[in-house]
Amino acid sequence: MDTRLPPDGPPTTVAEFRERLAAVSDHLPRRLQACAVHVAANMDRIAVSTVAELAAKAGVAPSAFMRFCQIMGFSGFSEMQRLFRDSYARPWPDYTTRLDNLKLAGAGSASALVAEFVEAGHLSLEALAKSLDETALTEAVALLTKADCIHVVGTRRAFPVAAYLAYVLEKMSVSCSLHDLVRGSDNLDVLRPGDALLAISFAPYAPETLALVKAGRSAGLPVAAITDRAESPLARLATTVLCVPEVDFGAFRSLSATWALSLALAVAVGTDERRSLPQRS
Amino acid sequence: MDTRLPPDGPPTTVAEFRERLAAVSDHLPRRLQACAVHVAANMDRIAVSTVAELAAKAGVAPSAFMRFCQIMGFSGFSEMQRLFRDSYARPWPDYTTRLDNLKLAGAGSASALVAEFVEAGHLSLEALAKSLDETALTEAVALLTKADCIHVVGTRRAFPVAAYLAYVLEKMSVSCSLHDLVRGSDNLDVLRPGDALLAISFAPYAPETLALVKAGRSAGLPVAAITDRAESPLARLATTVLCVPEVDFGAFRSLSATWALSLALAVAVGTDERRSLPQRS
DNA sequence: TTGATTTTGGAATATTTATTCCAAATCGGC
DNA sequence: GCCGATTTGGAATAAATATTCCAAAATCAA
Repeated sequence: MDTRLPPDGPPTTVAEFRERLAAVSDHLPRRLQACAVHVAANMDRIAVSTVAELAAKAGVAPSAFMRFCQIMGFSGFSEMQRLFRDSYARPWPDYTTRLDNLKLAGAGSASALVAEFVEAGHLSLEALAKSLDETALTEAVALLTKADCIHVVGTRRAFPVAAYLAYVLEKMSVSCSLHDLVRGSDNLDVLRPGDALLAISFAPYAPETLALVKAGRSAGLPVAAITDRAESPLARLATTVLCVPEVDFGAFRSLSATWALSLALAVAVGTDERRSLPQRS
Repeated sequence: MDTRLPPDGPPTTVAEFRERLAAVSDHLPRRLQACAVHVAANMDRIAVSTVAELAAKAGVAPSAFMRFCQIMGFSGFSEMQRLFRDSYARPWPDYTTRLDNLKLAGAGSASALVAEFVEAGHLSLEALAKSLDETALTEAVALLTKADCIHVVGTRRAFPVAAYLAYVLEKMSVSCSLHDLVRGSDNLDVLRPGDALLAISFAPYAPETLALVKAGRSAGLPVAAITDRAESPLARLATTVLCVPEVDFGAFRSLSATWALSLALAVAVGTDERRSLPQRS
């Protein structure tokens, strides 16, 4: 093949490496393609593997893998590996081991539980970063920014989220109201044209929340929803849906990702400069 | 050389490795000691280095390092390295890049904010795992388990945490009451002998929370506290203190770590056998 | 000090691992 | 189906790396 652009040199950072990988990944013979795919999916193992291992797992001959390294701009595998070994700085001298130790304290012990929730939290955050729908997020921010008043609603385990959202929004001088459906201190009269709803609900979806959202919709208000699945009842009712893939530990939800997303949403709305412009639907 | 205890085999996990390292670190000749010290401080580099490199950085001859590996129970360096290479799991595939991309969306954009909060969350969780005081945690669980009724108290940004704690505890049939100081729907009469307090407060510490805790103490009730610094006003009043090193982004707190710790605490209390039946779906 | 014992460094060797090279296989246009 | 170009796998080679060994240095006990 015509490996043109013997481009000014090998990638010097992992980011560059990725770019190049993407740039080259198409129009590549079968075996080389296999290398590319496997490397993309297992980039982290490069630092700790041999050509033979990598080639085997990619299902190609070592020499093929070797060629792949050269196509990526390196003189050979060793040079490529050096890149990954150098940029290999991990926070786990203590950390991972510490988690292991905590867990070792015995299943069911409080320390072990903390370790489990910490892990669930990490996974959730990771999943959030991976699956975040930026378009939906932007829409949600726009929608809430335009609102005269944001009605925050959430019950049961979504209630703390709603409460914190309301707290943060208020702190940022965004007018909003927290609907506390549990206490019933709520009526629908407060929903006015120009307002917007921000609803949070997870399975099993609380009927009270859904009811309020329905009311909002039929009053013509836009609804931003934070929920757990794109097909949830809440999602069907909402104008814009933000999905949070929360990882459970046992029956308990870590909510870390929900927290991160919610805060970001609130801060984005609170700091948006367009916040006084007209233009409402 | 007296390498006694050719102990039943090489370490098979990083945790075992640490134990053994500690066990052997004293009474070791100078150069071997140097190896031990350097390895302890750079455990993560073992997976990606050669004997020569490691030996050089430790300031010893390669052969000395070799001996050190054997004293650790391995047949040689390669076997030791294999342990670290294998136990190197990946928090890394396309995740980091994804975060970078989100941030790239532009400072201040909602996506970038999500990325920031996700990172703050990760850091917080990590810090929690590192700094968790297991003794205090055990004490707190014991203290709360013995209580007839747990009074959960927290205001402002601690309120969502308090609310969720109360929710989870209730779900697990632990009798508790959420003190909603903001609404003032609270009086001190409900504190009875045999009860316990669970207080959450972060800087700047809400006077209402502190006041309630003081009242509890003078009524002789034990107090478990979740707070941000060991020297916080709340910490001084509490029987047992749990510190959560939360990482802020801007003026906003991610609360991920608080969440993990709180949940673990609640679940530990709820499933403790000294109480009535645990219930998890 | 002296001599027995342990520790050390470096040179010699064994092993693993990367890299090259070429003949066979595959592909694509005709 | 044939020919030229490209791609592939495996054997041969080169390089790096681990490992062993031993004589010299250091240590310690008398």
